[in-house]
Amino acid sequence: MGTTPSNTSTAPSGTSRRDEILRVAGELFRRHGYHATSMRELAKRLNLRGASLYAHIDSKEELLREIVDRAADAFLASARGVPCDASPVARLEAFVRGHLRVIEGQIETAAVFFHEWTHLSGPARQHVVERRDAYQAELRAIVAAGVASGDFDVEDVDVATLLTLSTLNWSYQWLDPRGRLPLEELTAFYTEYVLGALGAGKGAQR
Amino acid sequence: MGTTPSNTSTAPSGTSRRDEILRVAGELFRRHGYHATSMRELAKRLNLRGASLYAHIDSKEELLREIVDRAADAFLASARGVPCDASPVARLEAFVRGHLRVIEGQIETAAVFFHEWTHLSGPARQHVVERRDAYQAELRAIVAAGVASGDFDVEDVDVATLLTLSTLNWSYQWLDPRGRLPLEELTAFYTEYVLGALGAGKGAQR
DNA sequence: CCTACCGATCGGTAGG
DNA sequence: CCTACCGATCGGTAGG
Repeated sequence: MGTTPSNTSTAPSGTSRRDEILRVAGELFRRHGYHATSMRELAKRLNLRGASLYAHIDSKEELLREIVDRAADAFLASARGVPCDASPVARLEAFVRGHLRVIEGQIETAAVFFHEWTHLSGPARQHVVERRDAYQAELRAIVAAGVASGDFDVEDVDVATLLTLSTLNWSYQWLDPRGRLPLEELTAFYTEYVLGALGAGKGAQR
Repeated sequence: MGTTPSNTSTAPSGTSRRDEILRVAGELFRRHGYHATSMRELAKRLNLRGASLYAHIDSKEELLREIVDRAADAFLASARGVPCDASPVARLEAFVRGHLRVIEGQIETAAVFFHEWTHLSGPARQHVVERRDAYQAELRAIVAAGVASGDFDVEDVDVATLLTLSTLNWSYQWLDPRGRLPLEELTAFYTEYVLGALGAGKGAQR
């Protein structure tokens, strides 16, 4: 507005040019998909020419790799931040909150992580698979602990883990960070839903 | 094998060439994504040249449109086949079974439906959105009926519907039609999980 | 960060 | 269903 030049994307201070490229790439990859996004389009959003991007990055796939990597970091850090000494119910709630927080806080990165990671190849792809497995293992440990303590009641821990992760994972499709539901309310809904699914409260009626 | 010519894709009898193109397109779109699949690659899998495809179809997008359309048909038909006069619990189970049956029966089509429909544009895209909404409305009616009858106990019918659909939708990511779990067993797991999540059995303990 | 440019490949058409 | 071919666009490089 006013006298400022028509620079569409103003960089937040402290953000490197590279971070800005990644941010905009995340937006475009999310909206159009990795392969439907051209480097020229990405450059245009940043007010520069396609070739200039290569002063900051090596390749298009590197962008995807780094976006997916950052999301995987965030999810894994969130899961590993869940206190092991808390009760299974509290741990599950913390896991859910963390998952939703990551999605809400970086919906573009998260969406690209869930939707476009298959377009990675070689070791990068393998690296993603490993971290997804690690994330799933964190949730599985919580479910197993709940079954062991009698707080949960499920027939098959692996299937229960898979279904719970399914419930959480799909949320990137519809969760709107600028939506009406605040994180804590959404966490409460999700937690109650998942706890019921895991058979919590079957023994102890309220 | 034997003396048969090296025709990699043998058409099932009664299947038109066009159906065969759609089938193979579904496989490739699922594996590589819509934009990462070239018409030449598709043609090669069918032992013909890229240009020859256009004797059977008008455009690449038409392929996507028809694949997504067929999947939407299948899901909607499944949901509408659930008997309205059954109990909410039975209706939910039937909905779950139908959903899983569609995915298991046509995993390629279903995966493309969930993953690639955003690459449709204009009226085709709108058409998909309408049918997704209709499918969701079918599930919502079941959840609402269960709440009304006292069989289910949820705080918010819309959120509960959304989370249940999330649990079901993600299954295209991992469900393996050639996997160990037969449909009925998987249906039983899912149904128990979702019924618990919806608060069924909270009042009446078994 | 720019201009100029590269070879490759894309979806699709013409004409048989 | 083929050969031959089209304009457009792709990711990326050279050289400044």
